[in-house]
Amino acid sequence: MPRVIGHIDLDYFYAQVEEVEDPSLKGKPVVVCVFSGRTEDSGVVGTANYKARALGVHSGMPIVQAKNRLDGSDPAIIRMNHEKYEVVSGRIMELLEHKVDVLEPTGIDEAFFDITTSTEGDYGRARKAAESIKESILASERLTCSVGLGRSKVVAKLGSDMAKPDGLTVIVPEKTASVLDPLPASKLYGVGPKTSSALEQMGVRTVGELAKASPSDLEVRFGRKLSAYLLAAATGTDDDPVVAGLEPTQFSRIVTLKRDTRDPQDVLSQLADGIEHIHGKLVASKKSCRTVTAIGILTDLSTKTKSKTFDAPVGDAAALRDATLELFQELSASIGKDYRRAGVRVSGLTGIEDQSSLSEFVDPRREHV
DNA sequence: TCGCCCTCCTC
DNA sequence: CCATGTGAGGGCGA
Repeated sequence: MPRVIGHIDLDYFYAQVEEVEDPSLKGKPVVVCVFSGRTEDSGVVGTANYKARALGVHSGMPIVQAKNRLDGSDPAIIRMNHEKYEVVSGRIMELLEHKVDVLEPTGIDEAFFDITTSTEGDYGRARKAAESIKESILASERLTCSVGLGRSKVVAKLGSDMAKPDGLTVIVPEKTASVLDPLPASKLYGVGPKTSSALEQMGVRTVGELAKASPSDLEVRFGRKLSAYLLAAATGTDDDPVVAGLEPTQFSRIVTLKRDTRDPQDVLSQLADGIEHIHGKLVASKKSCRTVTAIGILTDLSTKTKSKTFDAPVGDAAALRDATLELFQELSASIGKDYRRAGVRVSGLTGIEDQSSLSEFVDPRREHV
């Protein structure tokens, strides 16, 4: 029996949250911005509502450019407030948990879900379930969203993309090929500019063409993993399951520096809050890390990294700062150029053993130690 | 396995 | 001229 997989995407999320909080914003262009603090208006657009999009404003656009396009349209320019959106997102995810069999959040404003069991594989019932989800979110938060249903994650994601804003696309398993085949291959999840142009060079433009492409040709070009994925994605047969409760495997923080520098002490002081933030995340998730990475983004926006893996996990803030400083000393020495942005990443996360509760059980991993 | 880089995802 | 921030995963050399 084919699965019933869904993908839900909250429409222009940050801007919509702002509209709900201040209804007077409705009717004007709303642009939520990430100000980098380097100069008055440096930074980019985080997201824009549809009024602003109609005027040519979109995510990733420099704020200065957006303001120019919005000149004379009485726009609302709002500073991004990530914590506010986290709170709203958390409430919605909780609501969703009660309405689906398995929920896999994949970002602040989106999630995959599996409702195969509760619908017994019936796409009519699935449509009703999706409608109910949309109504619940509208009733409780006044937010619209877009939902796609299909037999795989890739198909569901295509569906939610086709529906937005405030839409619902149901791609029943039998119609998968006829819906997917005409679409550009670049619409597939995981097919970005690089993969897309490589496919084009092979004469593959549409999903249908990709589905019929020679597996061995694809493998030569993309390697074993990616080629297998591409073929499965194109036929809607990707079988990646929806998994609940995935824990993050890394945390990182990157800041734009007030001014370009290669001085490790200067970088460390500008990164101090970021390191503190990462430490807070480690503490909150009861984890420590084995690998610390210094990330330097140069003035040409190329990225350089230097990392170190420790034998013993690093968990305290001071050790994190020490490791970061050391890594930036080495990175700066090897590059000899200024950074525009700098960051830290911790990975190789390992759970801190909770002695009080763990001691009551036999840890099966012990047997291998 | 580690270290580094690339690609992609979202907004 | 202007270019944020977070995280997953794969390739590849050593």
